[in-house]
Amino acid sequence: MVSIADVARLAGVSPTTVSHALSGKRKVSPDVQVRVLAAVKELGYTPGRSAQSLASGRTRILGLVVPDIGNGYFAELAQGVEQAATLGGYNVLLCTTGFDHEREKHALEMIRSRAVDGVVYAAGAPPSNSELARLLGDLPLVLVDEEVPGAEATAFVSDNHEGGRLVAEHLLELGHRDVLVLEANANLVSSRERVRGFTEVWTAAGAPEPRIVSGGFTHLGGQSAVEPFGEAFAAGEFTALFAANDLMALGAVDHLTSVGVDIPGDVSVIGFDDIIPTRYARPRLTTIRQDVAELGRAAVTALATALARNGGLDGERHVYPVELVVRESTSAPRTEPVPEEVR
Amino acid sequence: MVSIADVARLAGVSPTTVSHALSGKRKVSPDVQVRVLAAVKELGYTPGRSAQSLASGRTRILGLVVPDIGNGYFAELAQGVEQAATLGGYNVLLCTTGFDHEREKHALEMIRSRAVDGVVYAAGAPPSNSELARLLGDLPLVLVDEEVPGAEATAFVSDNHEGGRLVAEHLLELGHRDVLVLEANANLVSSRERVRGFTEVWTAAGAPEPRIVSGGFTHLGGQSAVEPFGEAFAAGEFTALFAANDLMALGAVDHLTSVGVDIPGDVSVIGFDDIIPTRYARPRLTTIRQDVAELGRAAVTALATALARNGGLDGERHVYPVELVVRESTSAPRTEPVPEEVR
DNA sequence: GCGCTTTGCCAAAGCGCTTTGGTAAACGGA
DNA sequence: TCCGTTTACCAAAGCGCTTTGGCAAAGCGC
Repeated sequence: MVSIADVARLAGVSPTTVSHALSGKRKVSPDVQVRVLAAVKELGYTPGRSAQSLASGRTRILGLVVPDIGNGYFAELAQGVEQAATLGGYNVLLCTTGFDHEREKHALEMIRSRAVDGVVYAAGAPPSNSELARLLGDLPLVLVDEEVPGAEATAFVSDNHEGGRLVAEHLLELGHRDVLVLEANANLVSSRERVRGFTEVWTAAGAPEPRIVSGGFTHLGGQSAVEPFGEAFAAGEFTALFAANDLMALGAVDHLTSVGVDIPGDVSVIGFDDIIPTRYARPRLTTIRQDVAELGRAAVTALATALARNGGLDGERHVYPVELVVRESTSAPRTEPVPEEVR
Repeated sequence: MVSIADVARLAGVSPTTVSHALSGKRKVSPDVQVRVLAAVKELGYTPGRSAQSLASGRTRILGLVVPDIGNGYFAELAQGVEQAATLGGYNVLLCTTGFDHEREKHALEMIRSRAVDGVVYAAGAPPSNSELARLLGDLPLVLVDEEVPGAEATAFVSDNHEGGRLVAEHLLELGHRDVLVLEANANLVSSRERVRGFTEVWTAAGAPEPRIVSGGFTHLGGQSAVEPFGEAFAAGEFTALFAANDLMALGAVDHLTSVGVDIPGDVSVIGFDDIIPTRYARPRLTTIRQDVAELGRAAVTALATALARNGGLDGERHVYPVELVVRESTSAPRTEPVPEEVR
């Protein structure tokens, strides 16, 4: 390996000077600058990051913690993170947790020992606030996509509450009144907010209290969550279904169409997230779009800025806008009763 | 930060002994072992990786180079890589290249300076063989998904050739004879192999030479590639379409259905890869499944094994089986001419 | 009980960089 | 011209670990 000493020798200066010439922390004469650069080039020198890290205490690596990188949603997030990180001169260390608390802890321990400069945490609800602090020390941390209820942590989240409201408005506008809501498990703030926004508008409009069931945020969960309601849907007891994410929506659609329920003829379905498959599903899924790559980018930018000026994060909740995307899975409910022969 | 010296002090031994106790490189007495472990626990000590790396010359980090982590295909690959890496005690550093040669070089330079222990390269065709070697030195490298033509590099790839054959057999069996083939640009070995396998079987069966056009491996590329053939499809000049990946297939389906071509009624469409959206598309896409996560896992395992026994990679091409998945986008061609009024 | 090997520990030398304090030489104001 | 200041460089001390050689003490065969 070619070291800074080699460069120094070739340039006829001390390693110190080479370091200064390259980092710019102290001025060197133009003459020396040129000689150092030439030597660097000639030898193909790249500073060894391990040594830099050890000496400076900084790694220029950001840790990214997600539940599952195979999941398109988090993959998109990772894309934003990686992009912004590269721009800021950072590299990204990937950790996955599979929604498992043990693995979350493990990931955080690893991140600490790696002396990563900062963490983008997007693995659902973090273990707990105090736990996070204990594991991470004062390592800069940014929460993305999900937040800790009463925490003072910096977070970048979509406007889930507003998204829920948009869903309700859309469905109300179409004339729906009887709706089934699929939420994730109740301790995900994002899901709760979506449902809260929805219910707020829904009940304010005088529509009947929505029926809420849990679907675990997965495709399979969506499928099984609607299973018990097959007859209810066929009987027209519900004319609409709001799933708090697209995966559940898609799962629900799969099950419903398989038992002969027509979408959106018999029931309108609306999801949340606007993941890629919604565009390929038939009918194309109406949903709420959130720009998760942008969330990732913003998080990293905040982290990089804080690191650059050696200050802390702002500790605020940054809320990003969402948008209703009307596609084909929602329509006005049937006004006449369902004809006998169709049932 | 709590250092090895702190542990040593608390345990009443030297740092050397702590190091040995923890690494197991030399034996320590059971008594000391216990005391060290207790001290580690009490202080919450985790060895600083930067220092370990500098001293040992190993980082226990594997570099993963992909074109775009937002792409579900590579996300799945990354999942396999991350999983196997964690299992082997490695972390994954993520680099994306966006199919850009400059960024590829940049990624490799970065990887070298980071003193990563090994590289999983899945960013399409690498710059070139000699270039790779120059940038990486003798850093262990494994190619995944795509290979360099005449290279001696270790590679983990799907059986693209066999996949192409399976496509041809399937289409032939259904009774098709006139087919349009969408390949990527010609310098991707994977695409070439798929088409080669296909053509081999196709012509051997005495069917007319397939028409081959390029679609760039993207959704948009698939759309625009079939555009000039709208009339030809409507006129029944082609009864089948083989796209060398699902993205192109999905794009083609989008365009064709938008101009009134029925799938699979008018034309059968078959893709390659079995990415997630194929399951949501309507009609569900018939395709060739490859287990890309497994490819990633295998690559990392090979890398980890080689690193563990301090030997090199085997330099071989490891080929993984593929599988035909028949869904709804392929069927027998119409036997009668298309009725006038349908056109 | 003697020499031999083995066992268990420690001292010290790095790994390749950053960073600080020091010091000559060049500069500048009066 | 003299002295204070700036400029441009270097020496040396780490950063926190691993690794090697050395060295007592213990174990062993005879």
